[in-house]
Amino acid sequence: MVKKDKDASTQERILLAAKKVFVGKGMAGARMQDIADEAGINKALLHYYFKNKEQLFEKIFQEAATLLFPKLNIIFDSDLPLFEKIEKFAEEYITVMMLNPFLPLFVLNEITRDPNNFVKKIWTGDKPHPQKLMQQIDKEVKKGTIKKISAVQLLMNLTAMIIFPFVARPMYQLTIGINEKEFRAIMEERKTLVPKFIIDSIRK
Amino acid sequence: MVKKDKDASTQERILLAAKKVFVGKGMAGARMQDIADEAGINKALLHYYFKNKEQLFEKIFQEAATLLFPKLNIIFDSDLPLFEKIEKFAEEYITVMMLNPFLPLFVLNEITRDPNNFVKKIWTGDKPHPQKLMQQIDKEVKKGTIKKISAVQLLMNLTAMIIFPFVARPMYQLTIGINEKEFRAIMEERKTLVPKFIIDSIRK
DNA sequence: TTTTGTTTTAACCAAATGGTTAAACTACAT
DNA sequence: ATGTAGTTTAACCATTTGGTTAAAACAAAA
Repeated sequence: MVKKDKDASTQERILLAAKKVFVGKGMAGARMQDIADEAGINKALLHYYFKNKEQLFEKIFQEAATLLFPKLNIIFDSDLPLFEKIEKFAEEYITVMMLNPFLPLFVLNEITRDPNNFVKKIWTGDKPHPQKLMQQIDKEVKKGTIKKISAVQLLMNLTAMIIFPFVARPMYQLTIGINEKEFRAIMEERKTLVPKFIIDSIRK
Repeated sequence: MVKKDKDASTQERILLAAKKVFVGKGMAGARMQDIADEAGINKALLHYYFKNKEQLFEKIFQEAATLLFPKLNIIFDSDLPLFEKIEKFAEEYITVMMLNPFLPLFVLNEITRDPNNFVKKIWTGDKPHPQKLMQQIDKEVKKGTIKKISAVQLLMNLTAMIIFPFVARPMYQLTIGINEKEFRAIMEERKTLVPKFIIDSIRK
């Protein structure tokens, strides 16, 4: 059997290229030729590795979703006290997304386009389940440790403040005129700022 | 001269249909045939009213952007005290978006796909300018009226908590299992909850 | 009734696009 | 040297899609 490993295994280069093109243009806007070009190969070879666009897309999308979602549950289900859980969530999640700043919009898009397909093909059993965290919030409210707030609302506030900046980055860059470097710095600061902001708001 | 006004002026029906299809599938994913079908007409008539896809898309997109953005500046530039400004912003903005819940994702997408084209063709002079609000924040911080926080960060928190739920609705529906009606109720509550949440956090 | 703008039908065109095929070439492993 | 997997070239195919065209039907104003 013969195995060439030219550069970074053509297959790897294709996946890299496909990720870039799909994330940038979406499934509908992406062209197989774009992917081939980006990978520095030709269409024939692209199809030699991947039967068709759909299969390739699903591979990319699954990769993206598995990168974004599964770490959530580890934090959601951990036994940390509420405030620490919030801190850890922000810290870890922003770290992950700073490595893949375009993934959130990409994934949100595809979920929106076809939620059922998403559930079937991507969340095969292990979707995020914030229920434990939500119960924890309810419990703290009942104990009177924190101000009264519904768990859903608090969860929305938390996730919104963490994820949205990545989704709206170009808008922020256009309106308040921040560059790439400044954006990174801001997001770095948010790792601790967001938890503090939340805790300051709900602490009694 | 002859003017028929069958139903709701075919042109209006086309724009309605185009909005639905474009917002749902994006520029690349939308098909002229889809739009014709949705409008209950045929392709020939569609092109009788609109030269081509691009022109139609731009009309829709401009409409969407003008709906989402321009009211911002009125609030941004008003002379209200900070807390009231925050309250008004949340109230009015959530109201607008509840009437067009899919617009935010649509607009964010197109800004991301091609920021320059967006600036050229959509923001011809009157883009959102939160600068005055940001100065106001800085001033309050200096006066010591509110806790120390950078204006950008506070602005991000505010916009994120207001806009993100609309962008991520399908995700929330899948993970915490809320239906359409519940979502509306939650967003209704957020009109006052978000300002309260913020003010509780930054008030000294 | 004639005119004029609207709408349908239906065929058609050209370009883009996903995908295929076959032949030839390359480089490595045996 | 030979076989095999990887790769290129280049032509090709079928389908989709944006867009056009021409003729006829329609509806209302003049």
